[in-house]
Amino acid sequence: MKLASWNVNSLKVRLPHVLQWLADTQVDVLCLQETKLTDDKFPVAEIEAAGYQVAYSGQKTYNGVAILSRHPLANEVKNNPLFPDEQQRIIAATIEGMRIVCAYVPNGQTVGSDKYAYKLNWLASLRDWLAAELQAHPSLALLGDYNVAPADRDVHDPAAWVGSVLVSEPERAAFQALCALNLTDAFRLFEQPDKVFSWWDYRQMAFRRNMGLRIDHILLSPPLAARCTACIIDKAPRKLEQPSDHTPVIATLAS
DNA sequence: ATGGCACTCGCTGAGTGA
Repeated sequence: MKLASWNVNSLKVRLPHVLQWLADTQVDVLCLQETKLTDDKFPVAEIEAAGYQVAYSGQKTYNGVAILSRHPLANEVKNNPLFPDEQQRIIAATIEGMRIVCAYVPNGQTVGSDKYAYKLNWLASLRDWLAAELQAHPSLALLGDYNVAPADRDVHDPAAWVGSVLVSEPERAAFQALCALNLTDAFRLFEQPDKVFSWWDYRQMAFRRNMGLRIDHILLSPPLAARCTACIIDKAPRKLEQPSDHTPVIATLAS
């Protein structure tokens, strides 16, 4: 069983990459963020033709999330019931006995801005909701673009980034508050090479220079963490023509 | 240094992202 997450930065533009990547990797579950499509524009037929069921929640221009699954997908929930929000950033579903939560955490723009406050409130409310979800669903995975680099080793140049949005102490504390629900960063269950990232700026040849951040994560509750045998970030899609600025993260679970 | 680039809406630029 392979679970994956990918911020595609427009599913309209990236659909060919997604379909090719599904064919190549055969992941069981793929969580997408930044689809940037209203639901009436979602490419259901193309995804179903690839052998995936899909749940999606979108809006025009911004945000938008989806879960693609090779297995039956049930009990779909859009957004956090504790956090009324116009922005479509969360979708959840139950697949093969696992509660899959796909999240696009707000960016926060700049430390101290209104959007930063929204981000911290959003994350605090996510924590509260997940605490309840975990009571009902002990096997839970939270996959998505967290817009938080949890530690300095997740940042290409920690000195250059110190205190800024995506790495600030309150954001990292919010990430740790999620971990404190007994959720484990699947990537850190394993020995990993240095300087592995999931996002690189489009500018300044950042990808070629590996000037990146690790901000896309898969957190697993104890029953799933116990089954996790690998977690990797697949850089291949970032090398394609017209790539997303993010690249997928994949966790493998033993059956 | 607030730039750089990509995406969207919908216009000839602005907003947002990370």
